[in-house]
Amino acid sequence: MDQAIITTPPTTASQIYDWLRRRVQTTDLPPGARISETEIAAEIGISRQPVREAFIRLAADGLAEVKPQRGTYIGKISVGAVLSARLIREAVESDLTKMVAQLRPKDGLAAMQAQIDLQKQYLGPDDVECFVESDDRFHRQLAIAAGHEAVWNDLERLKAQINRLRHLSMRVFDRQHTIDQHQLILNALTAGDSYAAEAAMRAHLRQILDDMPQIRQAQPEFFTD
Amino acid sequence: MDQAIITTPPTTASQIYDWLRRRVQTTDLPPGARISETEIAAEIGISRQPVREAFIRLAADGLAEVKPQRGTYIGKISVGAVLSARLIREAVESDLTKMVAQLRPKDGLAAMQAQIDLQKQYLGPDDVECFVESDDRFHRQLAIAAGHEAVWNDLERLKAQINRLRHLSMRVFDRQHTIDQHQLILNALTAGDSYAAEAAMRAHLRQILDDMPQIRQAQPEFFTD
DNA sequence: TATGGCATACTTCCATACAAGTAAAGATGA
DNA sequence: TCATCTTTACTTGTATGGAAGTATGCCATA
Repeated sequence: MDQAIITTPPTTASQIYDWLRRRVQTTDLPPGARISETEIAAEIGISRQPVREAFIRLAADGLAEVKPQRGTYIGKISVGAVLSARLIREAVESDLTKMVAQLRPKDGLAAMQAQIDLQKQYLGPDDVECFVESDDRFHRQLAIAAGHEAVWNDLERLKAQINRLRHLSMRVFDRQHTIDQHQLILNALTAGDSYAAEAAMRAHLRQILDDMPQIRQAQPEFFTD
Repeated sequence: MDQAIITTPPTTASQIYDWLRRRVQTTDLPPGARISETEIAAEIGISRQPVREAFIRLAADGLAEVKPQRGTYIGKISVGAVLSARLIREAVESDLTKMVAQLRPKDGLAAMQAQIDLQKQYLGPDDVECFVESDDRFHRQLAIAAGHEAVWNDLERLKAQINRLRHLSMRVFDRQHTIDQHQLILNALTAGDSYAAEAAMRAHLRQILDDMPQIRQAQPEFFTD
């Protein structure tokens, strides 16, 4: 995939960024939490500078907010941002779905089924992380099957907001329901039923509209309008 | 719009970032150009640090590439990135178009017409910047009319890649053609013809597929695959 | 002439010191 | 007791020096 033969070792700042980003996505660093350049730097035994640059990149992703001279905070889950990211995702993935329903690439559909089968093994309470990752791969395979994997990479940037919410909801809601929706989509795709596949995809991606209010009610301090 | 009453003065780094970003978007800093922390810092009489942080933010936007110990370069226009951003935009805006065709908000449609009228005054060779801005406002008004202005803000991040290309093409191609397409979309919206409006929007957003190869042929050094 | 090794001049990266601003605790006064 | 001012500890922002790595040109050598 990546044609780069020589790989420069990642900088310290990049490693800090990756580490922090993972912790934010999994809500290990909860929304609204305060983080400090000095504190983290001391914790891992480096200077403030690389940590600071990681903060800047997190802020660029909309995952943190740097308030000059006041502090840096993990961004709360913005309901508005989730809604617009969701709308974008629905529009794009329904277009991709229609493409795949017409192409019906054998390998692509098989890869999607493989992810569904995998998801059935990740229903336990400790499998949230694995389930979410397979869920992502299912949707990535859709983009690949449509011949536009790059589109999924762009979507992932927007999905940053959604990911934390989904991570919270997957702990609570029935993952089997998600699997059923995936299967419904794939069945329609396999049958080449473009209309049904699009409808199933849109319904699937609207699920979060039902889930979000409940998650918010349970942990209102994680959210903002 | 913005509820923030107290406004902290922007940091030096932020100002450098805004300045550089504008220069990149207008191709004043051409794709592939080399930029240097030391050079820019000396040029405006500050230290390297704020410049460096501006570079990091540009890189996060996909507008620059920082190669450790080697140099920083303005990102070339990635054909793949443009294509996937375009596909996303088409999917989203065609959904928005369908929404507006059903809602037919009087004020929103009037605001869109106002932008079209404005665009007719920006056909001169020095009006590229004004035309592009009005073009953006036309599409933003569509999102507003659909009740999802936030969606347009998200799209603008992805559009960063497209903007430079459009800036190049608007100098060359007939802007009247763009205006005609806008009017075609708006007429269908006003008539409440959802199907025609969506088709017109998709056709409009596919225009770049025709333009890009010609721009690339004229200036191949600005592009990469 | 061509080639390999080396010095040199760059680049960004990281560490450190200080500056500027914020916020909260505590002292002081009524 | 309450309000107000001051101090103090904290935050991020900026400047600067040096470290690590890269690219380039020079020069010796075959």
